[in-house]
Amino acid sequence: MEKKDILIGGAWPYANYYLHVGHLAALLPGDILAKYYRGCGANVFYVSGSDCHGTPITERAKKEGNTPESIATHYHEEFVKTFNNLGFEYDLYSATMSDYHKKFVQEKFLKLIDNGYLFEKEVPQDYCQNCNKFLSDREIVGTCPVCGGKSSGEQCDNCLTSLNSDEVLDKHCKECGSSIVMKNNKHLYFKLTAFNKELQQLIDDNKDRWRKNAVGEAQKYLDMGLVDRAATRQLEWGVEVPVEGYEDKRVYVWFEAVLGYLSDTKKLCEERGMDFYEILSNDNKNLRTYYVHGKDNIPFHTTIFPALMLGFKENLRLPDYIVSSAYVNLDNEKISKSKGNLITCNELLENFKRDTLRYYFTAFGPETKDTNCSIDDIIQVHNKFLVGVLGNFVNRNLSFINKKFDGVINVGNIDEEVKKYTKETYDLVGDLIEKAEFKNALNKIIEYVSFGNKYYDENEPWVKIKEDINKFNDISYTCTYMIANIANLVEPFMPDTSKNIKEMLSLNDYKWEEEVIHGDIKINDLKLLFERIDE
RNA sequence: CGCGGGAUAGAGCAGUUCGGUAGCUCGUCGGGCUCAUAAUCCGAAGGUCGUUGGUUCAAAUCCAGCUCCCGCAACCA
Repeated sequence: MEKKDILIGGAWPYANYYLHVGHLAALLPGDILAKYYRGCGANVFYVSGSDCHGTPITERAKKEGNTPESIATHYHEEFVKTFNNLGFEYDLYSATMSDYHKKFVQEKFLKLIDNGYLFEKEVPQDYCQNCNKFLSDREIVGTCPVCGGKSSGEQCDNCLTSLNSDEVLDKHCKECGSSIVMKNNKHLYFKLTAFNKELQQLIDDNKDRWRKNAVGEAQKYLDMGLVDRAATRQLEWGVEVPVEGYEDKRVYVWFEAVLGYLSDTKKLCEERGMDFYEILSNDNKNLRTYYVHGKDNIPFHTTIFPALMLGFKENLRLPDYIVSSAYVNLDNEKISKSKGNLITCNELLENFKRDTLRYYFTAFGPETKDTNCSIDDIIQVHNKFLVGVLGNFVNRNLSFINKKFDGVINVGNIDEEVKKYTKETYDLVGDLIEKAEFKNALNKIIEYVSFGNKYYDENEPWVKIKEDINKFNDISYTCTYMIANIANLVEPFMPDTSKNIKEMLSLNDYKWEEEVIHGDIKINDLKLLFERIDE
């Protein structure tokens, strides 16, 4: 079989605050996919990066007397650290402010112009004559038409109604307080409407592969009727528009951020001596592409990103799998920075091992609908499944051997039924992972481990050791075989656990295939995989 | 009547494609084991499947209406 090419695009977190539980839950599936496919020997491009541009960072910089670049750099570095601490292994984690990315985006932007998909349009926009500049909605203060309270250009501070800037009354410049006039401003618009047919085809073709919420959302946008969207913004911080007369504008963040998947992959291809356009070609039968993000990102990945690729006319593969998670709630409340109930990944990592978090957010994560999460939940799940089921199966076996045989597992016959079940488990779990059904996949693994505990109980090795030593060795060796295979099966989900088991038993490096053990095995340094957490 | 997703034991969920005895995990209760981190194994109790109506021999599942929750309808990402 030819080697598979797998592109996994993890969503690009926005660099103006730390990574939180929601990011973890939404992005974790990408890392699981990457680890799994690497175990299968595929050519994996697991890419992501920090989304550094846009209005919020610019605003914040202004407020703090800082530069956007320094804020973005700070959080980008934090993201890299946190992802490492969570055990994420990107093939490339870059940033949209990198030169490589900017150049790539500009090149594609020009291509869209050449192909006739970007056109200039004059639109009236809020303008401050005193500051001598166009204002974004956030740079406006006015009166809310609903409650009469003080409002910004996008949302009323008082009644929280979402507003369009043209609805807001008595508008003034936030910075200097002057009243605002409307003035025509030119922007480049992307001809989304040109791709209606192809986008419909894309949805129809991928109904079974995209998550249900992605299919629904994408269909919704088509049914509502696509509209051409502005591809430029009045802004100083972003990718420069490579067109004369647009020096005061930047490329709209969403248009360039999604192109990061391509710029990253292209860079990796150069490093690996591969042809980017050949690998990502729609004709590459060995290629599969996954895009992993939260449900708020759906329209950008199912509509804008594919439309951009179509606009390049480069026969690039459109998204095969859309892995769009729902949301995590905390103690039954929506996560929100202003509410202050937001838990960052760093805080989680101070309290839990990363494997615990990875297990929890896979087994109980928001795969198909919003889920509730609490610290107590995580503790319970840790104690029940990781300590009780998985840790216990390994420990009850190995510590018994340690006591009785000084850590040497004598060779025995491996139960044929167990061997069969093990091979089936690889196939079954692998298939579920490929279909992005991580909850089911992990449950099958837990089922496998539970079977181990049952097997141990029913065969009573603590009795057999006195009555029939050959039978005892068979049971022990069969269980050891299961432990060795658990180490592989669990690797995409819990890499440290896998590594710890492999070290204790001196096993081969991780691969997604049956691990066959031979001869006597000496246990090195037995330690508990998971410690019980007291509440 | 904007659009999408959801509602199933105390809690968290699967099952809905393609109707056929309501299932899993936690928790609770009872029992077994002593290899194991009060871990593990076996068993029990607990649900008119959001609501109303329809189709059918038969509906959690199909159809129609309604209620409630979440999200998207943006120059937030």
